[in-house]
Amino acid sequence: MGSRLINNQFVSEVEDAENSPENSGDSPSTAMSNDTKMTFTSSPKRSRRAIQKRVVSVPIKDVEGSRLKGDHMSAPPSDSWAWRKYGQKPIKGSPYPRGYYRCSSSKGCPARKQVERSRQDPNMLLVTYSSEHNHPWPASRNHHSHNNRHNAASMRTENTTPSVSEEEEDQDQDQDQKEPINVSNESELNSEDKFSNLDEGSLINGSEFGWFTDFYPTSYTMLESPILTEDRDNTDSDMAMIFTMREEDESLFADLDELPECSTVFRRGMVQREVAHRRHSLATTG
DNA sequence: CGGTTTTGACCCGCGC
DNA sequence: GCGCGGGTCAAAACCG
Repeated sequence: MGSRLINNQFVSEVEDAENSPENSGDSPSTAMSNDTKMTFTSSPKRSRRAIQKRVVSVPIKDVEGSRLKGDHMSAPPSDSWAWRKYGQKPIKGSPYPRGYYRCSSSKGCPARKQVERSRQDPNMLLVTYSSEHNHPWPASRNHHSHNNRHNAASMRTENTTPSVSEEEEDQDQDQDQKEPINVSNESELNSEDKFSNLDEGSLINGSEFGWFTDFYPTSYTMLESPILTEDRDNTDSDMAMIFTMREEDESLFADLDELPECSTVFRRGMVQREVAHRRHSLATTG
């Protein structure tokens, strides 16, 4: 099992259907840094039907900065899908409640996510995605993502800086998923991210992020993050996730310029080299 | 007015 | 069988 850092984000795999953001708190393996940590759990107990889940931790600060209202509520990090909250429950062992969200981008969409505050790191928000969107990226989304902030009704969630942790299972289809992930800002990278857990971590392939890659329709080849390999002191600067994208994608990103946080990152450390120059050439040429 | 949030009730799986 | 914990439902409140 692995966890890898993607740009400031942690990706780890979890298996099985345990719902665990909270678990991570007291038991299994949790990892690392101050702001970005990943956790994963494997649950021996139930092996029945593993459900695919992805756990994303996002520094709550980001969220707060932008729109957190009460401290008790965790503003769900938005992935550019529209989510509607359908429940909230206190979680045993955690001082923070867990919010249940369901995709509202499409009517029958089974996609759900749970958002709760990390018990270990109140500054972190743990978002667990489960099920998959049964629809492509919502048409609405295109506008949403840009407008959503204006569209109070449909998208109140905010963009944040996620650490992504992926859980897998026997489910073989990832492809349905399109999870707009918001990679975002820098604020959270402290100078000491000790990602001791990231063993295999440095090479990230789009394939492992079905949801991610799907989200961004084409191919993202995430290359490695030096963070693991060398000085993470620079964290901020060396977060290097490099996407390889095509022009179509770029247009997508061009769009993203409007998306504050997303764009931030993409332009920031990671894409910088690869993409940046591409965009550049694109810009200059076309 | 339509869609979202809130919140208590309800349901269900699991362990004892 | 019972209690517990977690996930979902649904009605009312809320908001732009």
